[in-house]
Amino acid sequence: MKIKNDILSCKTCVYHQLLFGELNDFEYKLVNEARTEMLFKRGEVIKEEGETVNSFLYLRRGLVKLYKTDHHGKDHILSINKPGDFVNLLAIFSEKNYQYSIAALEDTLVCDVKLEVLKYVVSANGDFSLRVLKKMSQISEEIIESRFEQSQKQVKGRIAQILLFFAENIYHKEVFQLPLTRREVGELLSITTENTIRTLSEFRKDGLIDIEGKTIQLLDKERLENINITG
Amino acid sequence: MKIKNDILSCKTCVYHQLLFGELNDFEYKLVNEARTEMLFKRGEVIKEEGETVNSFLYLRRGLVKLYKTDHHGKDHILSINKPGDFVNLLAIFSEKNYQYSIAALEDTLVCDVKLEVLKYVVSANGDFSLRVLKKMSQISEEIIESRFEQSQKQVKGRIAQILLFFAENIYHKEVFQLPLTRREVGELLSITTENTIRTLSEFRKDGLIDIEGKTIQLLDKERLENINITG
DNA sequence: CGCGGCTTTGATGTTCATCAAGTAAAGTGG
DNA sequence: CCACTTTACTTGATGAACATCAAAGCCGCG
Repeated sequence: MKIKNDILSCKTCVYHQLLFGELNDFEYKLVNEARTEMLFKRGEVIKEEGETVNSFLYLRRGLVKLYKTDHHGKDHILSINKPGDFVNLLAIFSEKNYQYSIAALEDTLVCDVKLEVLKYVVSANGDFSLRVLKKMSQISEEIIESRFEQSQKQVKGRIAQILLFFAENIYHKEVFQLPLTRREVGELLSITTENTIRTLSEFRKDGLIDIEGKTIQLLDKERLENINITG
Repeated sequence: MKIKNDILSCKTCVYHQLLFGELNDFEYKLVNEARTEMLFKRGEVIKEEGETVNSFLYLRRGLVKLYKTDHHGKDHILSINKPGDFVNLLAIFSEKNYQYSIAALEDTLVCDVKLEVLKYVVSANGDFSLRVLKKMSQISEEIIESRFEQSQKQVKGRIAQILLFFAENIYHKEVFQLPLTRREVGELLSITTENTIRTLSEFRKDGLIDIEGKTIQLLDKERLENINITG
């Protein structure tokens, strides 16, 4: 991890308005002064399960995974966060320690705001607190939705979904570098590494995708959509 | 559904302090005047997926399920809520319609507070908004945790978990009336009805539980715990 | 250059869904 | 209140989906 010294104003940040639109100059100044920018390399752990939650994190560049290790030592990925996401928003007000770990999947730039300052601003600015509440609602809706989706689907549907997710929500391209190992894909979808590989190979044989190591190209999005929907 | 006319003061409610502890007299009066008490019989739908979210609900007596229907017409239960739970808290600030339905599993008493009033109080009272945020964090932690648990377990572990859940978290007894049909248990755990029944029968044969229709008695909690943990 | 992690494929076995069929229980309308 | 219909429950047989185990090639890194 490296702390960035040439901090730009958060006002120039494309994500500024997403959350901080309601702040007045004074409040904004407080937040900005309580802010640090941190760089992480692929693979670095940003927060470890059990650490005290003492800052609000949001992602400016890169990609991170939230994950948890079970008592067999096996990891389970809870979600993938992309730039603009408020990584730990759901956790910061609970006054508990991290229930999961966070690690960088790509080289990542994270903004870290001291929690006490954020809490002060929430309690002082009613519009801001409503904004935060709304954001939290939206994040949990996504979790509920993704859980609902997963519970209906079997392996092919889940793999199709994750491929479409990366192409459409993350990279906005039909060719992309898969930022996860095959094992991590399995950890995200609750399937084994072997089955992940087999299903990807099957998709390749069926002409749905092209694979070259980590590079994946979607060849038939329509059929993938169909597999995604029908399970 | 029946609207109750003999509304007692919310101050006497055992759950009052859980959320409304920070309110001053004026704010409390506002909330109390915006409040309705509603009775639902087992099976009645309280909210239907797609309805506008215009009130905050909390459960004073009974038990409800939150569920969603997939495009095959199959229901999936997202969670079970018990007295003291803020049924739709995660949803109310998103400004979207209900993403799920809510139905009573037992005869149920629900408090319904007009949303606009709650929002006003949140924006006016900083301590109260922090309280709400904390509660939301806790609820989503539970969802994340339960999702993590489920993803590791197979059928026996899930059934053991749900039996322990009802005994320990809901009824605080080792003998209880299962408030769900076998099918609903399956809908909650993402397994088929047949498999639910088979696993329960197996537990009975193994002397873990006793079954008599809907009445279930846990005979060997230690072994059930073990099955729950080891999956 | 060799060690460990990632990837891949094949063989095998377990878990679980599906299908079928029957009994019991619970609503429903005359 | 009883015949009728529907829904819930149960068991067995079968097969599909998926995990597990095994083995080998690949690649990056110390």
